[in-house]
Formats: sequence, C-alpha cells, structure tokens
Amino acid sequence: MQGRPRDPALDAAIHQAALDLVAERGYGRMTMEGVAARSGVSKQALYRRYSAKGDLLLAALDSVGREVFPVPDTGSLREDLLRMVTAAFALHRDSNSAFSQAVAAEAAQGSDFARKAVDSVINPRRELFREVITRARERGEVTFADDDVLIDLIYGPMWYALLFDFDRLTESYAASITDAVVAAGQPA
Amino acid sequence: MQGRPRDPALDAAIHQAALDLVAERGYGRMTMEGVAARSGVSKQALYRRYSAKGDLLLAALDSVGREVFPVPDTGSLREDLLRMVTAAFALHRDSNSAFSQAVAAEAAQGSDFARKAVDSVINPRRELFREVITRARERGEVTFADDDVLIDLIYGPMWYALLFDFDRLTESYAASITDAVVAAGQPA
Amino acid sequence: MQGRPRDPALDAAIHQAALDLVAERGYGRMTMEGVAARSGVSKQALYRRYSAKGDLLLAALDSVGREVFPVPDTGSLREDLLRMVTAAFALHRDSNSAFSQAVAAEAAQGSDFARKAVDSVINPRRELFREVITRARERGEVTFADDDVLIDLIYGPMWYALLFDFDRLTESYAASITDAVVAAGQPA
Amino acid sequence: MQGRPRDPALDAAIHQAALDLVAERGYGRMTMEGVAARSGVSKQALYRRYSAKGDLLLAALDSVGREVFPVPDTGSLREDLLRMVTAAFALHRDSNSAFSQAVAAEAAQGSDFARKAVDSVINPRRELFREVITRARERGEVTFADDDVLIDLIYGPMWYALLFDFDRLTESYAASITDAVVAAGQPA
DNA sequence: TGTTAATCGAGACGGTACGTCTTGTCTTTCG
DNA sequence: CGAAAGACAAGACGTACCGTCTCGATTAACA
Repeated sequence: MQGRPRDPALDAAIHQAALDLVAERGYGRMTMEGVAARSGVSKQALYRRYSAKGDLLLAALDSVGREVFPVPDTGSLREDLLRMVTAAFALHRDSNSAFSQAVAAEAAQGSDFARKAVDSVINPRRELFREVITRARERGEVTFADDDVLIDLIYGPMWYALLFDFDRLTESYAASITDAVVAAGQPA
Repeated sequence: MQGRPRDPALDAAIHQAALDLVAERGYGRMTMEGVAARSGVSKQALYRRYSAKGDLLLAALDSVGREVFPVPDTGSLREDLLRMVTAAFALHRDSNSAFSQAVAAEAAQGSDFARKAVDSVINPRRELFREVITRARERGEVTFADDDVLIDLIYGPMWYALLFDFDRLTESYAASITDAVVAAGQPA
Repeated sequence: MQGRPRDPALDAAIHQAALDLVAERGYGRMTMEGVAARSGVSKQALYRRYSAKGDLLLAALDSVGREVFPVPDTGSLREDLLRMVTAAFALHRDSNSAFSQAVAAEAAQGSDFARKAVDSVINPRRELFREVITRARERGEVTFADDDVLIDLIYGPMWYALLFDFDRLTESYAASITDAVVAAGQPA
Repeated sequence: MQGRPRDPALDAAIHQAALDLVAERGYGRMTMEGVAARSGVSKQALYRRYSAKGDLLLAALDSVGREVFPVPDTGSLREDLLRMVTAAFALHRDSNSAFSQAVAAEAAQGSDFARKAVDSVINPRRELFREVITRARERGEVTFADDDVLIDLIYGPMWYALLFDFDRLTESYAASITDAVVAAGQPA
C-alpha cells in the first residue's frame, strides 16, 4: 500500500529556501533548521527528503535546472573554446559563485558527496566541452590523446581559482587558458 | 612585556592534536573542543592563540614544515616537470590528502582564510615550478607568455581532483598533465 | 449508520498491544505510535477509537475484565477484611503493578481521566468492601458512621504505597491495616 | 582543579521558572525547554544540574522550603490531629495542589524518583504526625502498635484523594479521618 | 623581595544547530 | 466509508560545539 504522497510544493519551497540562504548568508550558514524555518516546512519533512546537507544542496541546484550556455560551432577551436570558457568563468564568478563555493565546501568534506556532485553537476558541463573538442579533432585541430585531460586544463584552473583566488576569473584569464588549451591540443 | 610567557610546549601539543584529529576523523570533525581535549590544553589557551579553526590549521601545517621535494634540473623541461608533478600528485594523493582536503574545505568557506593559505601554503610551492619554467624559458623550451598560467595548468587539475576525484592523481595522469603543459608552453 | 463497520478484531489487537507495552516498558513509554505499530493498526484507526492515551488505557483494562476475588462471608469482619485486603494488596503488588501505576500516572495528570477511572476501575472494587462492611454493621461489628471513610482507610494506604513505596504491600501490612480498620469501625 | 563555579542565581531562576510553569500550566506541560526559556538559562546549564524532570521538581520544591505548620500540643490527640489533618488537607487542596499532582505524576512513572521524593518531601511531613502520636502514646491515648500505619491512615487517603477525587479533601472529611485514626489508635 | 600581569587548567555560561521522537491531523489508495 | 500507509506541522528531547567568562593557581619580569 502506498500512503499519502509527498507534497511536491514542499520540494519547491525547500529548494528555494536553501538557494536563498546560500546566496544570502553562504553555505556554512545555511542550516537545516534555517531551511525548515524559511520554507515553513517541518524539520521532519525536510529530513525525510534529505538526510544530509549536501543532498539538499544538489537537489536544490538540480531544481533550478542547468542554464546551459549554447555550444558554439564557429569552425575554430580557439573561438569556440574562448566563448565557452569566458561564459563558464563569468557564470561562476558572478551570480553563482556562492553555489560553486558551496559545492566545493561540501566536496572537500570527503564524504560521498563528491561522487554525487560529479554525476549531477560536474560531468554534464564537461560534456559540452567534449563536443567542441570532438568536432575540432575531426577538423584536425586536436591531436592530443585524451579529451578529459584537456577539459581538466579548463575546469581545473577554474575550481582552483574558486577556492583560492576568486578574482582571477577574468576575461583575459579565460583567453590565456584558452590559448594554453589550444596549444596543448596540438603538441609539436 | 610582563606576565607569564606562553608555554611553547602547548603550541606543539596543540598542533599535534590538530593534525592527528584531521588525519583520523577529517577536518570537519576536528573541533576546537576536541583539539583542546586531546592536547590537554584549556580552550582558553587555544583561543588565545588561534581565534579561528583555519588559523589553527595553517599553524599546524606550518609546524610540520614544508617537506620540499628537491627541484630537479635535468636540462629537459618535460623531465623536470614530470618528476615534480609526479611527486606533487603522489604527495597529495597519499599521506597528506586529509590535510589538502582540510585546506580546500576551509578555503571554500569564503572567509579570508584563502588569502592566508595562498601565502603560506599555495604560493611557496608554485615558486618551485616557476624556477623550472624560468630555466626552460632560458633554454627556449617555453615561449608561452605567462608562467602563472602554466603553473595553474598543473595545480588547477590537482586541486580539482582533490575535490572531486581523488583517485585520478595517478602517475599516468601526472604524465598526461606534464605533456599538456609542455605543449602549452610552446604554442605553434 | 452507514458505511463499513469497524473491525472488532482491531479493538482486541489494540488492547493487547497497549497492555503489552505497559507491562514491558511502563506507561510512560507506551506511546500511541508504539501501540499502532505493535498492533499493526493505523494511527488513524487508533485515534478514531481513542482520542486520548487514558481512554485507551481504560478500555484496555476493561477488556481483560475484572478478575474479581470472591467476597468472603465468614461471619467475622476481621477475617473477611483480612482476606480481601491481603488479596487486593497481593494483586496490585504482583502482576498488575504496572497497570496500577499507569492508572495513577494518568490520574495525576489532572484531566478528567480521574473521573472516568473512578467509574470504571476504582468504585466497582470499593463496592465489594461495602458489602462486607454492611454485613458487619448488621452484626453490630461496625458503628462508625461512614462506610466510605472506612474503605478509604484501605484503598488510601494501598495507592499511597503504589506511588511511593511499592514494597510496603506485604501480608503483614495487610494485617496491620485490617486491624486498624476494624478498630476504627468500632470507636469507643 | 576546580573551574568556574556554578552561578547560584541560576538555581534560583530555574526553580522559580519551574514552579511557575507547574502552577500555570501543570506538570505535564512543564518542559525542560520551557524552563530554560522562562528562566533565561541555557538548556546546557539546566541539564548540567538536573538530568531528569523529576530531579528538577524536587529541587524546586526544596528551594521554597517546607512551610511547616506548627505542631499543636493541646493535650488531646483528637484535637491535635484534627488541626494537623485539616491543615494538611487544606494545604494540598488549595495552593499546592498542582505541586502535589506533579509529585504524584512523577512518582507513578516508576523510576527512582519515588525514593527521592520520599526522602525529601514525604517523610519529613510524616515526622510531624509522629511527634503528636508519640506524645499521645505517653498519655495512654494510643495503644496501637505501629505509628507508621496510623500515619498511613492519614496520608494514604489524602494522596488517594489527590489522585482520584480532588474535592474530597474538605474539613468534614478531615474530621472523619481524624475520628477514624483516633479510634484505630485505641483498639478495644 | 615582593608586586604585577599574563599565563594555565577547569569548567560554567548563553547560544545555536543538530537529528530524533511523539502528537494529532491530513491525504492518498485499496477493498 | 473503513483501513493501512505514511506525509505533515508542531515542538520537546538530549547532545555537541561555539566563543566567552569566571575561578584559583602558577609563573616570569619588573620594582
């Protein structure tokens, strides 16, 4: 038998409260208690859904959907990458920095959050770059063996900057990284 | 100054307790209370020295000293880098992963810890790579404009992996990153 | 009345579960939640029958029936009382102490449970003593005006002991109380 | 070594809050949370002192002191008892009924509260009656063997009434009980 | 040689959040 | 409609840390 189904309106309220609190006060100050209070949901209803703060974070991030920037196809790897890297850096630097820091903070705690985050947040965005690289490889612009390493050359420095030097994610830095990746894609 | 001087033995005890707790239980479970209890030091004496958990972490890491791997000078950028990257990855993958995650966790909290960590932990290690790159540039092996970007291509992916995929830091991954950096250093 | 009739089997299951829980864990730990779980009945079905914990307790006690000890008629007040008091004390001291404490606990909460309990549990047992006293009064063994006061002299100390000193309800204590009541029945 | 001593002002605040809440809302609604909030004391400070609700109750009752009615010595057992029983019944019927019910409620829970309550609340009051009975015994007014049983004949019915029929504790009931005890004290 | 001032341990203190539990109500599906 | 299942708001439970604050007892350096 089934019982009363969970109220989907509560999910929305919970996610919104969580996102608001992260944005306003930072992930460290987003407490389960605070989310419950803000969303007007009982703690029980909250814990029934998310036993850990990280689960709530991922679900909340999922609920807003991935605002995927369109994958460009200009015929030039450098141009394609430049647009995407610039967009990615801008995205994390501006509106979503609090969320990125939240993901980093939770991932660094060492639980299995990292694995979940990879599946739902990290990897999907990597795929966009893989598309671009695959097309460039077909055009002969990329001979470097491993796509994933090239993508790491982009996202690695980005998360590194999110951890240690927030302000580094400028447009010119995006251009530098792009240049480096393009060069790395075609070893001598 | 007047009054009883601080007991230096307490510093050692505090640092040791902090490091032990991070290693055993993770940074998230290293509490000020726990450090005080473990080291047999009063909370007052602890807070007199470190007003924040992050300060304690940095001081404790400093106290063990930087076990700097020797900077190689083989005459080949690829060889020099390969050794250093492999050593760096191994270091963070093995013994010190808990400490690296601790630094990442605290840095992601968004306070000014990140700046302090950069000064005391992050930058000093970058300088080692800068030496190698500088020598390679003199030999004509590097024409890429910005040394820091090249170093970011190494440490970025490393911290990225420490956050999201711990096991990626293999020797073969070190080789791939080295290849990519060498190629990026000499754009066509 | 319309609709599906209540399943009488549920009442039995509920009562049994309630009694079991009181006996095993004490009345304070007999929760509505626990009774529902133990009896396999939904909380709704439980609350539909008993709006309060006390109602459930009384119903459960009623369901097991009153194991009324036979009222003796030996021709001697002292002998009649001695048997009844001894039996009553033994009953509450041994098997049913948990239930007596449950009744006391609920009565002390100050709701109108006390009144209900008097009707269904307390007074019926008093009537047995009234019979004996009435017969003794006809024989001239009792001249004290108020039967109820004499009965209070028996049940008062018994409940007093159930509250504060459980072990006092021995056979010799029953004899002492009996002596006192007999004496009180015939003021000089 | 000793550490910071407990603040005695907090004890007073806690006791007062506890007594207020019992009087206002009943013992069942006197929660540890409520006492902490009302007294402005942290839950920690509260639990440091009293691990159980019953301990708090006894301490609070102790703190107000035993408002001992003066033990009369009129030369007549009946007169002495009448005054004391009347006073005792009035006391529990009027101002302190909520506290008496609280003691009964906790005692009925079956923990070792009962034993503690006997020591601090129940027995001290019995001693007053023992004095009177002892003097009467010296005057030859009491020949019944056991003082404690006579005292049970008073306090038993009183607590019995507090549990089940609050309004019974009238002056005329006090007189009836007194008569019965006097008679029981001098068996034919 | 005291005095003075900062240290030390121990631990109390007001807060805040934790995660669990129970209460009594309500919604769903099934029979 | 009754019943099982279980979601729900409310709110108390007892615990854990936070960072601050007394205590009384040690130390030095200064007077």
